[in-house]
Amino acid sequence: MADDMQLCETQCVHEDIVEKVKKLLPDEEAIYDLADLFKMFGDTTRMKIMYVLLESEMCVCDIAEILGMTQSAISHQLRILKSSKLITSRREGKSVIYFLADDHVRSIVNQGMEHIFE
Amino acid sequence: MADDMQLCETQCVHEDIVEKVKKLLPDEEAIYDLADLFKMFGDTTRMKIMYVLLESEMCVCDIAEILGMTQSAISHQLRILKSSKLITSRREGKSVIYFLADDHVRSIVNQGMEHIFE
DNA sequence: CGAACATTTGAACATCTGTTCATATGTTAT
DNA sequence: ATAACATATGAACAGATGTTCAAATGTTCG
Repeated sequence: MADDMQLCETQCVHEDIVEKVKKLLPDEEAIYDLADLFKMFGDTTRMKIMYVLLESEMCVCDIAEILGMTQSAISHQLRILKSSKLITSRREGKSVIYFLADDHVRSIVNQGMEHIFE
Repeated sequence: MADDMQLCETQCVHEDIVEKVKKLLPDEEAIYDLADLFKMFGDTTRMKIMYVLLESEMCVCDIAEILGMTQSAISHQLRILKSSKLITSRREGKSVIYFLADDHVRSIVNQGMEHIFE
């Protein structure tokens, strides 16, 4: 009586459902990638950055000014956002201009909004 | 020369863009709520739970079995998911059956998938 | 009521995550 | 080349987050 007490032994498990659903699940990696993507939207600072970029492309300094945060903090987050291909950048002289990579940010944010307002 | 070195003084800030975008931003609370919603999708365990529930409603014990995790860990996460109205539950005798509250989970997950596969 | 089962909950712990601070890199103009 | 500016980066620190463990709650059935 100490094997695996936490998992209900067998009583309440509905084997049919469990077996069926186990097969239908996507592989570990796909789920990992999905969670990683949504993590980007799960932080206030990054959410704000994306909202800002929905309006206009911008240099790091502008974003920092708009959000009232340090340039360093923004730069760190931009790096993270870039790594998940949500935003890209190009250099323009001394500045680096950041902008959304595609329309996915807009659609994902909109889906989220729909859930909130109801 | 020590005031706020991190925020670019005034040189690089494009006042016109900054002013315009500042006004367009949603209020702090809306952004906070949105980030909170996406946080739910940003954890592997919760993501798996939602995937499972996309296939079928289920009791806590079944989910724990499918994911190979302790019943306690699942229960904690179910509580969090419930607090953001993504899932609901009903009691059926000794069991508690969990299920998705509406179709938002499906649409949000699908939007995420679209970004990943391209 | 008491025993067995299913789920919930709280505290503790370890890990992950975001910001800060100091410094480095890269670009332009003198 | 040097100075000034814009951005990036690394280490350190603090706070948030997820799992575990132990114990509590709630439900059914004899």
